[in-house]
Amino acid sequence: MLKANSRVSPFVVERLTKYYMYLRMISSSTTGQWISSKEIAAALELTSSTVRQDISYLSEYKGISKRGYHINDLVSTLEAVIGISTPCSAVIIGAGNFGRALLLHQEFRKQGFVITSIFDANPQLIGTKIDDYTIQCISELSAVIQKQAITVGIVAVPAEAAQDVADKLVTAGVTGILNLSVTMLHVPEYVALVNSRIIIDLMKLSFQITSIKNNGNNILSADEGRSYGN
Amino acid sequence: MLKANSRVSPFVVERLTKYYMYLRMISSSTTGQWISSKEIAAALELTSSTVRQDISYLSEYKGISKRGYHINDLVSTLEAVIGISTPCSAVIIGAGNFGRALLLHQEFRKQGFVITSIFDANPQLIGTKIDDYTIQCISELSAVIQKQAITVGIVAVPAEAAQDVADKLVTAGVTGILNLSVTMLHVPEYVALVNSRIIIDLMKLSFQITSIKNNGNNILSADEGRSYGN
DNA sequence: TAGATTGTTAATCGATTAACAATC
DNA sequence: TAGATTGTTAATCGATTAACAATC
Repeated sequence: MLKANSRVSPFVVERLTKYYMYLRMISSSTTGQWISSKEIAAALELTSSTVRQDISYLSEYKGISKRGYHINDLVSTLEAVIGISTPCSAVIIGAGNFGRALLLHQEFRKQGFVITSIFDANPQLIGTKIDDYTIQCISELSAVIQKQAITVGIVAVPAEAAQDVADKLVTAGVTGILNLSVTMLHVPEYVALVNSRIIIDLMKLSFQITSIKNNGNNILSADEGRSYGN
Repeated sequence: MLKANSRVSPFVVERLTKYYMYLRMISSSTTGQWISSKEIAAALELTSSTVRQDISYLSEYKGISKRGYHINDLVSTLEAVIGISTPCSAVIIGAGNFGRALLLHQEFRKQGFVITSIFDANPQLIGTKIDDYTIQCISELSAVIQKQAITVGIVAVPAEAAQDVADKLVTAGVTGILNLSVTMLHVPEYVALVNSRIIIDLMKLSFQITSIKNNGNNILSADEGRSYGN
């Protein structure tokens, strides 16, 4: 799906996912079927060069001179490359506020992540229900992962417990981990790891606010860190 | 607090916040008072050069040859630069699962973000309670922000409504916005904006999983995107 | 003192952008 | 056909790293 032996940078990966989100968003509303690199770039505050180069990583996809990219085709190509098309099963570890919110978050299922179970270590929570889910004891984690062939673990436990949970997940055989805890997790390189820490983002916000206050303007050069992504 | 007229890149900002999180974590447990750039680098999977150069942006702080950095001093310096030391008041717009989870998330208060109110547009929700908070109607947003001198808005509404909410926040006078919706928000440059979209992160995870499956290894070069940050 | 570690300058590396021939 | 837009190569820009004199 990606050009043979091309190793893409995390920057490219991030942008490709944004193209996907953006194109899917406009594909429902827009009248035209085609979009140019220039238009995508304008919407996402990038240059058209960057957009064209990113899209050129997709080996099975070509734009057409003068017309641009066929929106629906590009969406399906990105869907395949990102792997949205094959739904994968996930479990959440940690039934705190975050874990609960994610469990109930509709968007996850839409993106192809089916959450099958939620675990916690707190005996008081085990056996209680959230929606249709019964909170299970973390001691059952490995067994459930193996029996149900779960591929993704979402780590929503306090920092102290996070590495331990990650080790259990890896041993049980997940292929990806979404880390919501504020720790650095160490996992073998054959396991995908993405860190998503809202606390870090809060601090970045705080930093920007502080520097705007002190300098009268945003210390971040140009519009970086302020656009669609950051 | 930062060296005069130095514009730091978003990369530096991100790492500075990580140094802060890491040092605060170890400051409670560690026995020694000092830490070297080499040790910080090892913990966060960076080079010591990067760490030293980042820290050198902090005008009021100097390390000491042969000893390194005084942990507590560095923590307080970073606290001041990031602006953690001055708590700021925030409101949440959107009382869906995400909004609720954030409202109840203890860590926010610890980081100096005091959430004073939560808003929603859905008439059925308005007036109902979450913990001690009563969900308010979004039509009251501007008045509340101005009366209570709120400085941060946390946007947790669906994509379609996000820009509208952001405009209201800006007009009402917030200085920072944390965007949790999957849209690109446009705000004037004197307003700090950080995007924190778990859906994008989920897709990055999906992408990595897919490429590990296809290539037998992680397509992301080296350990990038897999460490403390990404 | 000797040696470890800093702060900073210069070199390297890699991401982004400009440019342009190919083409629909 | 003329002109818009692609895919790709080469140039630029900026982030990271190496190197090292200063120093505790």
